[in-house]
Amino acid sequence: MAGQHQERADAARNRHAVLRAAERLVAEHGSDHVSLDRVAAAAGVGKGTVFRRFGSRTGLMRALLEERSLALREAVAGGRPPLGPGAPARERLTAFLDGLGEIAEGNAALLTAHEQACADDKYTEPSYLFWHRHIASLVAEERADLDADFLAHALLALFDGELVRRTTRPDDPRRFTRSIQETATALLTAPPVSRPPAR
Amino acid sequence: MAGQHQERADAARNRHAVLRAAERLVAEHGSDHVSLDRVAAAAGVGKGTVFRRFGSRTGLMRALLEERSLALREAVAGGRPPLGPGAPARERLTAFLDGLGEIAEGNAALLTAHEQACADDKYTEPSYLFWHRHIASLVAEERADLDADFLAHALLALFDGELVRRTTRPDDPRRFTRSIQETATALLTAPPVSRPPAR
DNA sequence: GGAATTAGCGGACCGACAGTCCGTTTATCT
DNA sequence: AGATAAACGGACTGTCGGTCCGCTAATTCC
Repeated sequence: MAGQHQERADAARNRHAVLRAAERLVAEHGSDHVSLDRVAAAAGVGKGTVFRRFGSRTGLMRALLEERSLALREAVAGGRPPLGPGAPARERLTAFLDGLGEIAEGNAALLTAHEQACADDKYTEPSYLFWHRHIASLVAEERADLDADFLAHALLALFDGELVRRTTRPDDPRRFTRSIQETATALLTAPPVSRPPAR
Repeated sequence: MAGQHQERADAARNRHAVLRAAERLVAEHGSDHVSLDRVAAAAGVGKGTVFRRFGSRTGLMRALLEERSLALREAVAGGRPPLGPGAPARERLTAFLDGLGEIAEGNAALLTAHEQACADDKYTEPSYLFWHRHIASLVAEERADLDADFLAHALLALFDGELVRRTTRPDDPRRFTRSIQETATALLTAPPVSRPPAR
C-alpha cells in the first residue's frame, strides 16, 4: 500500500509561505499584534489554510519554534559528542545549554509569542518535555543528591523571551547564554545536600 | 484643604465584591475561563464598574495578588528580622522565600491568571520590581562574585503558577517552597566564580 | 428636609480575534 | 481528458477586553 500520502505541492508551498510570513511578522512587530488574519494575508493565503495546516495559533508558533530547534534536538538525541551521547554529563549539559541559548538569543520575540500561545500547558508541549527529560537525566547523572526534575524546570524557566531581551546587549550577544551557564554551573557545583529520604 | 477624597461607600462595597467574586471564580475555574463579564455578573455589578475600579484585566489580577502579598511586602520593607532589615542576608532571603513560597502555594491559579494578564511586561510590574530589588540586594550582599540581578530573575522565574501546581503534593504542601529554598541555597553556596571584569 | 452637585453605576456597544464551515478550485492519478 | 478528493479561502460566529454615556444615588450645602 502506497505508504503515507505525499503532501500536495500547493499545500507544501502554502505551509512554507505561512511560516515565513509568521516569522517575519513576529520579528517586526511584537509577539502580540500578530493575528492569524494578518499572517494569512501576509502569506497570500486564506485564513482557513493557516488553520488547516497548523490547527491553531499555538500550533503555528510551535511549528516555528520546532523548525528552529530541530537540528539541536537531533544532535542531542543521536549526534556526536559533546552534544550527543558519549561525553560526560557535565560537558553535554554545557554544550546543550549553549545550543539552546543561541536559539533563544536569536528568537526572543518568537519565544514570547510561543509562551503566550501555550499559556498554561507549556509543560506538556512535546518540545518542553524533550528538553526537560534531557536536562533532568544529565543533572541526575551528575548529582544524585539534587532534585533533577525540579532543577530542570528551573533551568528551562530561564528561557523566557523577555528575560533574553533584557539580558542581551548589542556589544555582548552571548551574555544571556553565559548567565545561563554560570547559573547551571553554580547549581551543579554547590556543596552536597542531604535530602530527607524523598517522599 | 480636605485632603484626598474619601472613597464613596458604594464604591468601596463594589470594589470588595468584585475582588471576592474574582478570587472565587479564578479558584473554581482555571485562570482562563474567567472573563470580566463573568466577574462583574458574579459580583452583582456592571462591567463598567469593574473597569472603573481596576482599569483593566491586568489591573484586577494585580490588585488580587497585591492584596495577598501586602503583608509580606511591609514585613520585608520595615518589619522585624529575619524578614525585615537587621538579620544577615542569608537568613533574610530564606525567610523571604518562605513567605513568598507560601503565598504561591496558596494561590497557584491566581498566579497563572496574573501571568497571562501581564503577558509581556511582567518585569515592569511594581510588585515584580520590588521583589526583584529585594532579592538582588540580598544576593549581592552575600556573594559579590555573582550576577545578583540575573539570579534574582532566575529565582523569581520559579514562581510560576503551573510549576507550583506540579510541584505541590497533597501530603507535602510545602514541597514547592522547600525546592525553592534548596535551589537558592545551592546558588549561594556554590564555589566562587571569577567573572571577567563585567562589561 | 430638600435641592444641588457629582462620583459612581451599568449595560449597550465596538473592534479585534481565534476558530469553523462549506461552496469552489485545483493537483494528482489514470 | 475526466474523475476524485485534497486543499483552498473568506464569510461567518461567538467571545472577550475595553469604551461610552445617559441614569442613579451618595454626599454636600443651604
